[in-house]
Amino acid sequence: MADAKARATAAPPTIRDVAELAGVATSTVSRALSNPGRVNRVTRERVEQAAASLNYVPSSQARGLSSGRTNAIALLVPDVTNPFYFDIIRGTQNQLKAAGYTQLLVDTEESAEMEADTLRKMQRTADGFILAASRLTDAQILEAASTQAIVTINRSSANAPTVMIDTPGAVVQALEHLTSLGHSKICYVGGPASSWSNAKRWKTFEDESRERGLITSHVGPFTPKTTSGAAAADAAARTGATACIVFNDLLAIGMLQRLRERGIRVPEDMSIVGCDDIFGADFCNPPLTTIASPIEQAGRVAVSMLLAQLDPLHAGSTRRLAVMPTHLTVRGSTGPAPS
Amino acid sequence: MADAKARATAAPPTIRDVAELAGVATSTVSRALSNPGRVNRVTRERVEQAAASLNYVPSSQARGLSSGRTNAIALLVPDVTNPFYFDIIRGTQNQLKAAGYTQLLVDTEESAEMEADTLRKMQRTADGFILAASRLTDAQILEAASTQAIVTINRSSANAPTVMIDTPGAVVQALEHLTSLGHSKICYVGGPASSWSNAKRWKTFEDESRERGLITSHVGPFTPKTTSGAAAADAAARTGATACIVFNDLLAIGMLQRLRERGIRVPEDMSIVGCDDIFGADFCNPPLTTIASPIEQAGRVAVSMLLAQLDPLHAGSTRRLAVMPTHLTVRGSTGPAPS
DNA sequence: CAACTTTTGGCAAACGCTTGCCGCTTTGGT
DNA sequence: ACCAAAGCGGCAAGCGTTTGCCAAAAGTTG
Repeated sequence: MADAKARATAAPPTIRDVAELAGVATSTVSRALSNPGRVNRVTRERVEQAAASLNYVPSSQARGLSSGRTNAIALLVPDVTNPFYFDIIRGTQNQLKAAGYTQLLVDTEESAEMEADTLRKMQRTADGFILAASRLTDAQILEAASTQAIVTINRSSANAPTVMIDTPGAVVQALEHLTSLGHSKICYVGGPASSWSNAKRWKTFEDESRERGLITSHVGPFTPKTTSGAAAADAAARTGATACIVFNDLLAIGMLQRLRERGIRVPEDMSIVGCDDIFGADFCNPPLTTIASPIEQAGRVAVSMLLAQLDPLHAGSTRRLAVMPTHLTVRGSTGPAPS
Repeated sequence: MADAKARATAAPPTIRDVAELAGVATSTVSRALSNPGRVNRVTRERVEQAAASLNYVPSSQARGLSSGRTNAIALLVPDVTNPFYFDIIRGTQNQLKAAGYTQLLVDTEESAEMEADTLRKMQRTADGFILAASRLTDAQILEAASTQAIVTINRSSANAPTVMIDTPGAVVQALEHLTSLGHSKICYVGGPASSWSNAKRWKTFEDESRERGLITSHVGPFTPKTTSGAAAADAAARTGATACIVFNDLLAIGMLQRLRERGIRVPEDMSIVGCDDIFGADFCNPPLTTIASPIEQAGRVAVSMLLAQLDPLHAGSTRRLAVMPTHLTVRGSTGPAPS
């Protein structure tokens, strides 16, 4: 019975209740709880006991109002649906929880505008922001970073601390892997045009391929979803390439399906290399050779960098850039070039 | 340059600034912005203009303090990593955003204790809670529901409004599917012991199997992760069953891998039916026959029910239970029983 | 035109907490 | 034993909103 109807009866205890029970002033309670060392041990213990017996939980609202800090940070991702971001979400969530912060998760729907808007709307709500694969321009990032603490993931910018995933490094590995298998006509299957990391991957691909004297092609842009895989596969097949390096695993998995439908065998007729090593890359058919990276760790590092920015203690030691290592995980989707 | 170092200069405008600029009292600004109709139109427009020109964003903290509402709801999931919850997260996120609410995502790590703890700690932080696959006891839910707005997903309880996914209905479909394929020895592969929906599925399985005169077995409990699939597959194989209905797709996919390793062909030697139709179920090898449900929609419905609870306007019409339909999606992991 | 009712805007009191400042006790040094 | 310093707790002023109450202005009615 005691549900919605009966609710809203007893108001939760406030700091005042605790103070009264402990026989001290509210200021003492506040300090005892959030600044131990500022009060005598016996006092603190008395306060703690009172708080515990009342089941007291400080109001983060009130705390935020008066202290100016919210103890929350916002994580902006382009698409909560994309498994790539799930590892980031998990990583940040873990680290934030450990630091006593709350995570505010926002899906910006791949839109720069929405991202900027969120940044503005939440300026008071969050102490800082982690921008995953931001679609913002350098200027926008600069502006945002000028008023709030920001860390970007996979979107390098001189204007804010960044966690990079060293995909370029792994693109080289992938290329080496493919050439050693005898491939010489390789296609890069591109992701969203607005994606910074897509541009980066493509460029590395171009440069490195040229150096190796490979015949390259490029198709795209494609939305990074499995559903775009069909179009991507068709386009890639048309280029005559015997191997593809694909913007991300989602797209690659979609391609795998389409290629099977079309009777193009992977890896016999065409080799596919994905990127990110997301959930599913290991059990799709065939299992995907992919550029793996410690995504979850990237999330954790981002949090650390952000927290360092917030905490004056660490102000000096703030790193501006962290690069996460990557490596090629070879599975079944790559094989010798067709002779 | 204008980053961390130079930050913290200009404080964001407050309601006072807006009031001053518009030449009215702060109370009028407050009303103009959040209760239009309470002020004259020309006044409102003046205020709106002032607010816009200052780029004013109300402090949710202060608003929460004085109004008692936070405009945030918390979503508690046992494991953010589990793709099943991806869809719930997405569904709630969408619906909440549409209603102007912020989502607080919390991973309770499959722990009832952590769940209860979060509920307590966030009582002031969130206006309501959505408990996905709650591990709480009925009594705990009752207690929580008595002080805060709560909706559960896949955890029926008389003590709080619930969104159910009608898996039992689909278990029947799965059983029918399997028997029509000639299977008579079927094994239920169980999920976490503390999972309510696991218990429900198992019971339906038992009842329906008995009615059909099938030879059943049961293995488990298993952690619902792909990594537990190996153990589950081995256990299931030992029972001599020719088909398995598996607690969820994660586990089922893990089993698929293990069975392949062991040379047990799916579906020739053994048929597998999963549950949830998560991301990946369609492209694993073989594609998984599974009990599909509109999970994202379940998330949306949960939000609606919660918001109805919060908004006194809808107080009367609050539904206590919503049941989401399910259906069997047949793919490659089920086939005729071995003869 | 008087007597009302509505509409509209302002005043000021919360909301629950933090924190600068002050002053009383202890403590320690000489 | 005296004084400075350190330790500790209280006072009270905010933090940025919302909202109950009131009064002035405007509109309505007979």
